[in-house]
Amino acid sequence: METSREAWKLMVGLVYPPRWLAIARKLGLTPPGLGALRLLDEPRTMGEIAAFLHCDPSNVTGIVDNLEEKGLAERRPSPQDRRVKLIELTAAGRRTRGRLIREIERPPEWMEALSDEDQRTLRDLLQRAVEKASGSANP
Amino acid sequence: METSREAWKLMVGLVYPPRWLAIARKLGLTPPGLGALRLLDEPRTMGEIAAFLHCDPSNVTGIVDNLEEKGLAERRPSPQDRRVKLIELTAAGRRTRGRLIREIERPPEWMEALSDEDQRTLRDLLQRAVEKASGSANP
DNA sequence: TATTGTTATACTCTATAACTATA
DNA sequence: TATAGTTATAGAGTATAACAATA
Repeated sequence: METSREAWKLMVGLVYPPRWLAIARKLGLTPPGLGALRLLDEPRTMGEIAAFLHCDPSNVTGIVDNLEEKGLAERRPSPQDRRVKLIELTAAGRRTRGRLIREIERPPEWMEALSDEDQRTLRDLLQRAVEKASGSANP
Repeated sequence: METSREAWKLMVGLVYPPRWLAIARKLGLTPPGLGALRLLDEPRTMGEIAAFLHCDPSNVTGIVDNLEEKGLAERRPSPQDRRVKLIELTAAGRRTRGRLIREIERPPEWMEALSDEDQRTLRDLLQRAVEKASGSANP
């Protein structure tokens, strides 16, 4: 088999299924709620959240309702344009977001188990790959 | 930042979003339909399909109905146990499945763009990772 | 009685369209 | 008139429970 096909097969097996489904469940969030929380490093409008989640703005109403019910976020009207609502995390929301980011960014066990040299090799190689990918489409 | 965290971040960026959503759309299949077709290298029962898709058996009825309507698969009763139905691909189904497998297994452009040496390095390194991962849980 | 697959039904997630309140 | 967000509603995808055929 071609080397690249073998490598791709191995990679897919190591990355799927995605961990963020389990993380969302653990934190009591729906997958879109998790996505929204991830974006909310600073106050964002409903429209910005919809664009980030690639979903219709009408859905964001429910998603943000849910975060508000859990005491993680609050709506407040924008001072510049009172049609716009800014969604801002509460103190509890910032704590939950911190846990979330840590969980998502934590490398899986198999990667921690690699030697330091392998980890560096992998990082550098993937860095080169990202540079090559930046030219092609990434939907 | 830790090397492994950097590597993980790069890897996630290169693998997501998953391509099989686009592949399913291109072939006119739903995501579960695509999963079922992938499994059907040989005749399978409804229950086997449900287990493979991690979904309730009641859903498989609709999924297989859909494949039948498209002329890709056919139900036939098992000779051993007439409660059981065996789902088998038609000639068209085998053709579509072939395209599907080729698409899914095809490495992304960024990987083809790597040097032969990088591809070998990556494959060998991931192979070691898989061996280390085989001990830990993989839900 | 137990099991395979189906049907009936409900719940969630998503989108479209109509509505409101601003601009 | 146009835009941000909401509500009403409908369509997928999924699950549970009751059912028919078979074991």
